[in-house]
Amino acid sequence: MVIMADQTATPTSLPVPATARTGPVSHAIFRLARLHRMVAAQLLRKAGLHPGQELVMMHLWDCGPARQAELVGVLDSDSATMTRTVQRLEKAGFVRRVPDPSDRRASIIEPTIASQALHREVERLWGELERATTKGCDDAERAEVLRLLGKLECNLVERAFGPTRD
Amino acid sequence: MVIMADQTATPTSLPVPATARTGPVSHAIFRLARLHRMVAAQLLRKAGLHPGQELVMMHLWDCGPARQAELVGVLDSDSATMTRTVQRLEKAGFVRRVPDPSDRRASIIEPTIASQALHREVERLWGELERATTKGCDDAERAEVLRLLGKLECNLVERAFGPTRD
DNA sequence: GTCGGATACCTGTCCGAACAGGTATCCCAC
DNA sequence: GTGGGATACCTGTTCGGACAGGTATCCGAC
Repeated sequence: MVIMADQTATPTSLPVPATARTGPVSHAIFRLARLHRMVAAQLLRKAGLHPGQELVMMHLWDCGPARQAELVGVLDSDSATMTRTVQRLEKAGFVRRVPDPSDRRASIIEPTIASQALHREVERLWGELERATTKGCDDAERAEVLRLLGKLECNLVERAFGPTRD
Repeated sequence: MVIMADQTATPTSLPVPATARTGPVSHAIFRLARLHRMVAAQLLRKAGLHPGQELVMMHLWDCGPARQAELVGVLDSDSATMTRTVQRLEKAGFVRRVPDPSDRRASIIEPTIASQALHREVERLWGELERATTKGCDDAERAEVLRLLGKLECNLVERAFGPTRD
């Protein structure tokens, strides 16, 4: 039986037979993810942000000031990573830290006025990324992509955190 | 018209409204990729490898000794990253460096005998990752996943490297 | 009140990834 | 042969991500 999906899409480089043979879907996820991240980085770069930082800013713009721990929870990030990301965003002038009056351990992170221009830019870039990614997909195909990615994600969540979670 | 795919799969954390609204597919890719990488790291960890290192080893096992530059090309990696990855693999004893007799600039990287045990282990883990990822998918769905991921990848390749490439 | 565990945050370390810049070598044109 | 550009590799830096460990603060049980 011949599998015709053998070289379905390997535009980036050579097929890397070993990985593609042992795990075609894993390999596809890996390549798509890397490319997606690369394009996102390329776009965000123009706005002066590194990948990951925009997620923090988008939550702050969307939901207003938040504690660092809340950002960690919402973005499912790491406490240490968030500490340094916020420090860099603060140094870049996009974010301000205010001590939480009700909890002296915590800081409130809030977007600065100066970050509002960035907000519009990031929204634009994010839309551009989405459009570039799903170019040539109609609504049905887009929905199918979301369904399948969601299914794979569920599988991995189960594998990562065990069958009993939530 | 109500889109029922709204909370198709957000098992990891809260929905992160801002990013999900502006770029649902991008958001899905991002989340799936992170989870996939996380599970892969978790599996590879048991074999004593970090994510990325297994790709180098798999190519060496599959195609035999290779120059560093070849590894960079095949894995579409970075020269600097490859330098340090190979150094760490060498320090871990999985790889050996031999000077290229025909080009004194180059080194030949070859898997050590000791790495053969790792080979079997990595194949096993990679298969386990693939099975976990595509659990509950029949062949048709698996093919559809590959088709859609390939399509998105093509879109991004075009966006990243311009319409004229290859 | 105070003791102890949980929580919020920080720091150090190591990894891959990307970029800039450096050095040794190769190789083709002249 | 020799000059100059390409190539192969290394180093430094910065970023996100993960992990271990530390400190200050909070809060509930006693």
